This record gives sequence, C-alpha cells and structure tokens, in this order.
Amino acid sequence: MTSNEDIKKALQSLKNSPLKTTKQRVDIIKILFSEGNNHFTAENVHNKIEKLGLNISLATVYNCLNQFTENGIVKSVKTSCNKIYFDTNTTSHHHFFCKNSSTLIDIESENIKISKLPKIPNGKKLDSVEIVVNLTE
Amino acid sequence: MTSNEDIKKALQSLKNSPLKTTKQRVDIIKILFSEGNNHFTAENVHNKIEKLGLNISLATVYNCLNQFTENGIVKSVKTSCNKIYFDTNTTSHHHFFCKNSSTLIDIESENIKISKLPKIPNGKKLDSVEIVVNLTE
DNA sequence: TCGTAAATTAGAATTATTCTAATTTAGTAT
DNA sequence: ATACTAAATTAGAATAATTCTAATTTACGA
Repeated sequence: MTSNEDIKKALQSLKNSPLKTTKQRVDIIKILFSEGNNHFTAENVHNKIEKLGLNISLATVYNCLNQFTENGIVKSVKTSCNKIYFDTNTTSHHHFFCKNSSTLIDIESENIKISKLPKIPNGKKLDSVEIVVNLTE
Repeated sequence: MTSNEDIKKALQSLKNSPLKTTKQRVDIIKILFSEGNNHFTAENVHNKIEKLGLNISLATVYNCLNQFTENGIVKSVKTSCNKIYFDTNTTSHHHFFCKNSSTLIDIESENIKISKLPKIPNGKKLDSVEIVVNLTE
C-alpha cells in the first residue's frame, strides 16, 4: 500500500471517529502515515512539524496522539526507555527494541508464537500479551 | 524458603559484591526480602522505611536499588505505568501486570513458552525476551 | 450565521528519577 | 586503635516526559 493510501485511510478513520477534523489533526496524520508503518514519540512528531514550518504546540501533539490511540488510529507502545512510542501499525503484533539506538521494529504476529500461557489469576481477565525482544548492537 | 533465609542470602550477595555493607543497605535488603518474592517501587520501599521509623533518604533508596540491580541482588522491571519496579526474584521469568491495580505477579519460566522467535535483524544481538501478560479486573 | 461543545495553546504543574556537591562512613593500611 | 581514602549518604536542585489549567479559538450542526 502506498503512503498516500495509508494517509487517506487514517483520515477516514478520523472522520468516522467522534473527533473533529481540525487542521492540526490532519497535519499530524499526514506526518505519521507518510512513511508507512512507523514509530514516533510525541517529540519526534513535534520536530517534524517544526521542520515543515507548521505551528502546532507540543500539548496538541500529545492530545492528538492520545486521542488517536483511544480511537484506534494509532497504537501506543511503552518501552524500557520510559518514553511512549506511537505506532501506525494498529494490528496485533510485537516488537524488537534495540537498547543502544532506542529503536522499535515490528514483529508481525505470525513470526512469533506462544505455545503455553499460564493460568490467569482468579478474578482477572486477559487483556493483552506484549512481547518485547530486546536487542543490543 | 523462609524470608529469614532470603534475607541472609541477599546480605551474603551484598558482601560478595563490590558494594560496601552500610546500615542503609542492610535495612533496605531486610525490607525487600522480608516478604519472599516481591515487587517494589523506590517509593514503596521509602514508605516502608518511614513506617519503620528509619531515616533513609529517597536518593539513597534509588542509589541502592540501582546498585543492587547492577549486582544481581534484585532485578528491575519496567511496566506500562512508567514506573520502575524492583523484583526480588532474580531468576529468568515473566510477568502479569494488572492495569487496574498496577500490580505485578511473577510468571515462572516453565509456565510460559515461546515456540517461534523471529529472525534477529542483521547486526543486532538478542539481549532478552520480556513477556508481559496484561490483565484487567 | 450562530451557538456551543470541542480543540488548541502557552506555560505551569506533576511525576519519577537522576544529579550535585557537601558531609559522613566503611573498611584498609598503619 | 587511628588515620586515610574512596565510597556512600544526603537534601535539595535539576531533568525529562507528560499532563493539566484556563483562556482563546474553531468546527460544525441547528
């Protein structure tokens, strides 16, 4: 799929969500989805915004990314480096995390298999399984 | 194993490490290992210290926990709630994380199995695999 | 076009953690 | 025992990522 199609799809998701279609949100979606599947921190996105000469405050970037996450437009990933990454791949998948370069790389579901899961403790429900394969260089 | 034995073992590890055996470190070890395997944030440990009427600064708690981690006396676990937990279980294992109560529960290695791992990207080395099974209530 | 709830914003606040630099201490050598 | 020195402790400042506040602006249905 070309990045143009990705952008169109994400903009459509935005329209289908209860979120209003503002200039800022459209710009942020264009930045997020212009490179295919990718991982961004709020800071990353804000830097791109500044490079493009756009004017969107960091608070808005955080607001948008959080609301995009709540509405299934992006996914958030917590890593061992205390930063939240936002992932344009919203399918169920896992990650490599390179500790040296603080880089995330997707692991598609079919490339990793769990063959045994422990019993879920009483009174709790399974929410999700997150696998991070940590790498060094 | 009784908690007394756990404490003794941990104090022995401290002696075997290059770290000096200070009153503060001994007190912190006693707190950590008095309940068997457990998970603590630095704040948790500091609260217990205050309840016991001891006087150890939060900075020292952080210093000690980090050095204990470097020296294999405890293990650190990062969770999706941006806090570092310190785990008295230093064996290779995984975790349940309950999002509602921010509680960690150990999953012993034998109770979870990965049967397929993806190819490690070129130029990188496998460091560790972390599995977190997220739960809700 | 208006009205209103939602969005944006700058900057302050918060939270967890680390740093700084002065003081104290542990453990070794004398 | 004593003195020495590197390591440890400490209070408080600093940092970093993120969230909050409250004032202003905007989207969009009536």
